[in-house]
Amino acid sequence: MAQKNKLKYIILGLLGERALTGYDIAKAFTADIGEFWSANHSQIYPLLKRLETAGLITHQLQVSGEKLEKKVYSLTAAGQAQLQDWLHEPTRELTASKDEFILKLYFVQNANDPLLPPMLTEQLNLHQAKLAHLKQQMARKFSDQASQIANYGHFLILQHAIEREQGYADWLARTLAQKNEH
Amino acid sequence: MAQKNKLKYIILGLLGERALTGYDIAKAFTADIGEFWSANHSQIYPLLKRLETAGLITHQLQVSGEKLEKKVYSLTAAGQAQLQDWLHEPTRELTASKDEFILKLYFVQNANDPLLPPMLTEQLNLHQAKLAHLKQQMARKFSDQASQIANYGHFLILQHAIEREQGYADWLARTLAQKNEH
DNA sequence: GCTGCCATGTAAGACGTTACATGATTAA
DNA sequence: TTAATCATGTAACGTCTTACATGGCAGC
Repeated sequence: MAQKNKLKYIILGLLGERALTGYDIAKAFTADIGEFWSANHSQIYPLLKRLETAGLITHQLQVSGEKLEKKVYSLTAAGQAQLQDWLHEPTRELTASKDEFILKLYFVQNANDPLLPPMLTEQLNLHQAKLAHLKQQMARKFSDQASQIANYGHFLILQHAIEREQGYADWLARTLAQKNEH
Repeated sequence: MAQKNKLKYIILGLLGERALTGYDIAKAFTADIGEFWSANHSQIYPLLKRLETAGLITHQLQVSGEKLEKKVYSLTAAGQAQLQDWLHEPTRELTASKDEFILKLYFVQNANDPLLPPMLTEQLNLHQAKLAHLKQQMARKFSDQASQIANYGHFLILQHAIEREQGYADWLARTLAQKNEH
């Protein structure tokens, strides 16, 4: 089952906040939620149909402009219930975070391999760029305490992502610095 | 293509260190490498066959005891070359680390939801347990500087995993503590 | 003798990515 | 008018998990 249909719950969770189109849901994965899960629209649209057949969500047609039809999905009572069940379930598995760079590092046997400095530098740049982006988001969305409380989950997720990236970048920088000592 | 066959390179990388059976490779994912990738034997055995057909690896039969045949795989020159190619390639994608717990948190709207403290506590326990295990590994394998240099990739991976878990646990503890202030 | 680990495989099905396909709306 | 974005879908294919299946070896 590969991952036991977590996407289903993400969709239910998003619809629990407000009614959304499939397109909106797909977009959510390019924002905050994308830090901790990913999904493409080609996975989302079929699943929305299945969830509707299962009675967990419904949709209303909404017309934009002349002809463009949107399907605006919302939770049914059954969907609401399954969402709550999921939230109340214990979460016991710590999924192994797949990280290709770390794997490469693992296979660079020699601590003095000339490949190491450019590899570390490249990753450092990537993580610093991401960190900067996340901090910007944080400043833009959660500058005041009121908004932090109003969107608590949002806020926590961003905070955690920032700390993770900061830690990653620090580790890379430290490892690089140690190489340069010699 | 889901993940563009990273497992192939992990196998090449492991065989680059020394000859291994499929069983050994599967076991590697329960050790250090499991922190950053996962794979089951049912994925590994067929891939080994495909890699051999492709000329990247070969195997020698080794008999244990009376009849038990092992296939001990090792890299060919072509496999060695592809491994090096992979290591030299830039690594540009920062894979979204899928984390079910964080997702749940995201959907707990209310900062005062009574669900939060037990959820946070449960995760804290999980991450602290993992952290303890990782530290133990570190102490056991890399107590002296010589072994750190001799197995540099190994060492870095463990160090990074420890820092990641420490950061995660700290964040959870901090978030919990803030809840208890009120 | 039995338990746990070593060792290798296949099959079914779910999950995920990339590409193919189409068309409307909005703002510069 | 044209580019970017909104909006929805399907097809093909690759990856990953779970379960099925089998048998040997080592130590207690």
